[in-house]
Amino acid sequence: MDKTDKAILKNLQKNARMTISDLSAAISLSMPAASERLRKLETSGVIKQYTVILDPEKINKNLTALMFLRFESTCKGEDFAEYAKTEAEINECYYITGDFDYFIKIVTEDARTLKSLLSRIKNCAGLVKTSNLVVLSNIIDNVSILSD
Amino acid sequence: MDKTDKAILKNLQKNARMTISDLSAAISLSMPAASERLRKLETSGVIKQYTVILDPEKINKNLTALMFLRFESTCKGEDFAEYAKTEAEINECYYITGDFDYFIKIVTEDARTLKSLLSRIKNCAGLVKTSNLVVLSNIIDNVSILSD
DNA sequence: GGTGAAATGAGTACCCC
DNA sequence: GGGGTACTCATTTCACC
Repeated sequence: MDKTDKAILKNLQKNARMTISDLSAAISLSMPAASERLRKLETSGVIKQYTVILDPEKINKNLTALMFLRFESTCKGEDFAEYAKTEAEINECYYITGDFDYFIKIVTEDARTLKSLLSRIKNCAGLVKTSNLVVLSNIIDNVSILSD
Repeated sequence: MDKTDKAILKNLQKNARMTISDLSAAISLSMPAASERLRKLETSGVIKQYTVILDPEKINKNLTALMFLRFESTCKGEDFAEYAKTEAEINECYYITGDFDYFIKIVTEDARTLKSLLSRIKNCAGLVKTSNLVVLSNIIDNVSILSD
């Protein structure tokens, strides 16, 4: 992971579908050299996935909500983590420090679909407390974690 | 945005670097037809960006933190939104309902770099209250918002 | 939306430093 | 060991049906 590898990753963060020939030009390397470095970044697991960022509003996902959950101390909700993975509208889920156990981010269509999801979540065994809030405006939603 | 367009998006969510020839086979369409649909999804803004998901640990981003911020009611912190965009380690920022004004997600190296960022954030004009927590385990971190 | 030809891009083998 | 060059094969794009 030297400076050239980082340059490759930064270029692909901006446009993962760029061609090897454009990429190699951007990092001032020959095509085979760039291709070989990219292959190594993929096989070593530095690159987990190539994906596409969609405009939520254009696919009818107009409501983002955040939620904290606390479970009984006897069952710290390991089951919840498994359940959360089955809900396509739960896009982020973290086990956290503090008063609650889990934090989730929900991206859904509208209040009706949110209500439906919340009622499913509140059926989870051992759930003792939740806290909800709604996103009014999306300032930053960045998947690029590599900066300099 | 018919069923075929959604099939294109779902395929690209899984692998944004897949070739047009593979994509066209996956959706049972000819190559030029698939290419033309993809071009329209790009120009219409449904597809905002193609990007790469990196393994945070492999690029020394071992610490994720969440933070809530409240600003003085006179200045509701519009400046903060602008400032947040300049901090590469602030990967998500939402203007929210409830007791606080903003919610941010920070992905950083370690406690030292987090401390450094927090001290910069706490310099923001009008900031009256913050609440922090640290992520212990990343259960779901999904950028794919299109489900069915 | 499908078919075929021209152009562009990717991968392999080999050479150099 | 890592990078450049030339050649071959795959892929994409354009004109046309």
